[in-house]
This record gives sequence, C-alpha cells and structure tokens, in this order.
Amino acid sequence: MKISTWNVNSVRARLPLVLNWLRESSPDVVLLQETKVVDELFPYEEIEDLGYNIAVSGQKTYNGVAILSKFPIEDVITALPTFPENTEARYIEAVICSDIPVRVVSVYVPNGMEVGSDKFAYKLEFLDRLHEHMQNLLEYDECLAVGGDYNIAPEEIDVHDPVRMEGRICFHPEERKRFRTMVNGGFIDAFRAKYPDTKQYTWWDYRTKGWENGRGMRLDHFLVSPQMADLIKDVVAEEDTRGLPKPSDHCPLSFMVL
DNA sequence: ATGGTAGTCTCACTA
Repeated sequence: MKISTWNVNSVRARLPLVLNWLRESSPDVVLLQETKVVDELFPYEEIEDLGYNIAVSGQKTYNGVAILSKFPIEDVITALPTFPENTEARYIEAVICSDIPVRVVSVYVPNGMEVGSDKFAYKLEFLDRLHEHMQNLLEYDECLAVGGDYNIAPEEIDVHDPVRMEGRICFHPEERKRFRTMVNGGFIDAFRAKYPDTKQYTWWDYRTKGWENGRGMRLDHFLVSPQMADLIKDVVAEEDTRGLPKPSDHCPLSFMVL
C-alpha cells in the first residue's frame, strides 16, 4: 500500500500531470492540497476513471483539499473540529477501509505571508488548533497519517541556506517550535525518521528558479502515529514531477507500507 | 535584489 501527499497548486490546471502521475506512480491513497476549486467543479470523472473514490473540501480560487482512495472512504470530516470559526478549506479527514484501516488527514497549513502579519498570527493559531486535534486523534491508538503542506521547514537541513533563512517565513522559530511540539507529542516525521541525514526538498520556488538552482525547502510532511510508523517500509519525495512541463511548485511525498 | 512566476470567475490577491 502506498499513501501520497501532494500540493498540486490547482487540480484543474494540473489535471494532465496529476492523471499521468496517478497512472505511473499508482498510489492507493492521495492527499491533495491547493485544489483551488469548488466541490461542484472538481474533476471527479477523470480521476474516478482511474479507480479512485474521492472526498473533497474545496472553495473558490484558494485553498481546497481532497482525498483520493482506491479503497472505500468513510467517516469524512471536512473541517478542523478544534477550529470551528475557520472558514477556509484547509482540512479533510477520513478513514480508509483497507485491510488495516488507516485514518488519514490532508491539511494545508496557512503560508503566513510575512512574519508579524495577521496572516502569520493565523498560521500560528491554525498550527495550535491542528496540534490540539492531532493529540485527540492520537488517543485512538490507530494507524494515523496526517499528511500535507505544513509550510514549515523543521530543521536547518531542510533549507538551502539556514543562516539566510533564519527568522523568515516557513523557517521562523515560532513555526518550527510548533512542528517540534507535534513530534514531541508523539507523532513521527515519517521522512526524517527514515532518513535522519538526507537533505530532501519537497518545494522549489517558481520565482527564484529554485528547481533549476537546486534550492528548495522540505515543507510537505507525513506526521504519523507510532502504529503507522511501525508499518512504513520507505518514504520518497517524487521530485521528478517538479522537472516536468507545467509543474506544481511542490512534488509528491509518498510512503509505502507492507 | 521588496525582484522574480504561477494560478485564479484578475488588472488584485495569494503563495
């Protein structure tokens, strides 16, 4: 079984790339972020034709998350229960009915725009509320994978130039502290647990030609429960997709279980 | 380098 997360930066603009990737990479479960489409206009048919069930939480123009699964999807929640006043489509949770049931979350953490701005405060608040809910989920003692675009590079190894990046958006101490709190609270950073010393990015800036320059950040993560971590055989960032024509600025991150 | 690129019911906003 293979579970992937991918910030596609518009599922409609990216549809040919997404369909090709689904065919070639054939993940069993996919967590999408930044679908940028209302639920009625989601490209259900094209994706269903490849054998996927679909659950979505979308909105116009911005944000939007979804879950694709070759197994039945049950118990869908389309908002973060601990943040009811949040109206942006950044959270979807469901149970995947495979041999071993797996609870999955697709989350799109706010970017924060500029350190000190209202959007930065919103990012920190979202992370606090997310952590609160994740702690509640952890008490179920089940296979749980919270995947998505956290918009946080957790450690120095996760950015190209940590000195230059210090205190800037996605590498600010207040963001990194919250990511650490999640790990200290019992979650496992699936990629980092498997590869303690490997520099691996999942996002490269369009504007500064990050891909061409080999400069990116590791912003997309799977935080998993211990029960899930025990079953993980490997974790890979499928960065080849970033070099294709009309790419997303993020690449898929996937883990395999037996 | 307060630039640059990409996406969206756009000429402004988010990332």
